[in-house]
Amino acid sequence: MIKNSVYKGSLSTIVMKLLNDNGQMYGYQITREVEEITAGKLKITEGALYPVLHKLEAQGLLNVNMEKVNNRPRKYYFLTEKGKKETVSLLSDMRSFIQNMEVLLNPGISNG
Amino acid sequence: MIKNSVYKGSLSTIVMKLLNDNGQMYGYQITREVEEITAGKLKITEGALYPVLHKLEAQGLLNVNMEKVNNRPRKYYFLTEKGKKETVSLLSDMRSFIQNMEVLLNPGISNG
DNA sequence: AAAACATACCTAAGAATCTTATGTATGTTT
DNA sequence: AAACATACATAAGATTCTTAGGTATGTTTT
Repeated sequence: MIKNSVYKGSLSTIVMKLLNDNGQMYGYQITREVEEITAGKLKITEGALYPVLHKLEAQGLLNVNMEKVNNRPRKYYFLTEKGKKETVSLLSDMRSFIQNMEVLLNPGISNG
Repeated sequence: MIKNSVYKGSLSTIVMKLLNDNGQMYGYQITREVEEITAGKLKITEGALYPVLHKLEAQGLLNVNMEKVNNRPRKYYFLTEKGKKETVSLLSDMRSFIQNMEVLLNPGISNG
């Protein structure tokens, strides 16, 4: 994902947050959505995304809803109850990380 | 580094920013400093830090100044000119990443 | 003075995450 | 017909981190 990797490890969080907001999405849609939301600055590669989706499903955080649109299969993913709880936790972790980075990047400034 | 890893890939940036602000630091000091600045929330492990310091040195981004204090050796690291330029770039990338994450985490809110 | 803790360096195996490259298949546009 | 877009997928390799050690000296506690 993302050209210039300062940021490994945030892909699962991004995916789950999107599913949390949109109900259900399919893989290709996620790649388009992230690119659109960030004005092309973040690019998720499919080679990173699909394995993550499979992993999250294996962990019981996502479920799949298979559909056929225009004679092509689509796999809609959505959060399980366990996945919703995990999303809350991951978002909390991400906000903590960002706050910590703000403190490190802006020392001496009241970060609050 | 950091217990709860949403965030791989930011260790080099953190290290170089600290060296940029403090002139020179030694490894153990960096682990203490990060823990102090973030009130114990970010913990850099030595198993992660030392290989990074060696890698940055090999890339010509850091130089070393060996000293002996209390009969123990200390390796003070400091940024080269190349390292200073790279730090500017890494900090820019990190700020972009944080901004992009803000947009993703807070959709529909004017992030500016 | 022995034990425990802190300082200060280091490496190596393995796990986790991503990049790059590639593959399949269908539909749409040039 | 060729190129592009949609939609899925995997696999080799690179990078980054965790975990678990190891060495050595100085300081504090028992």
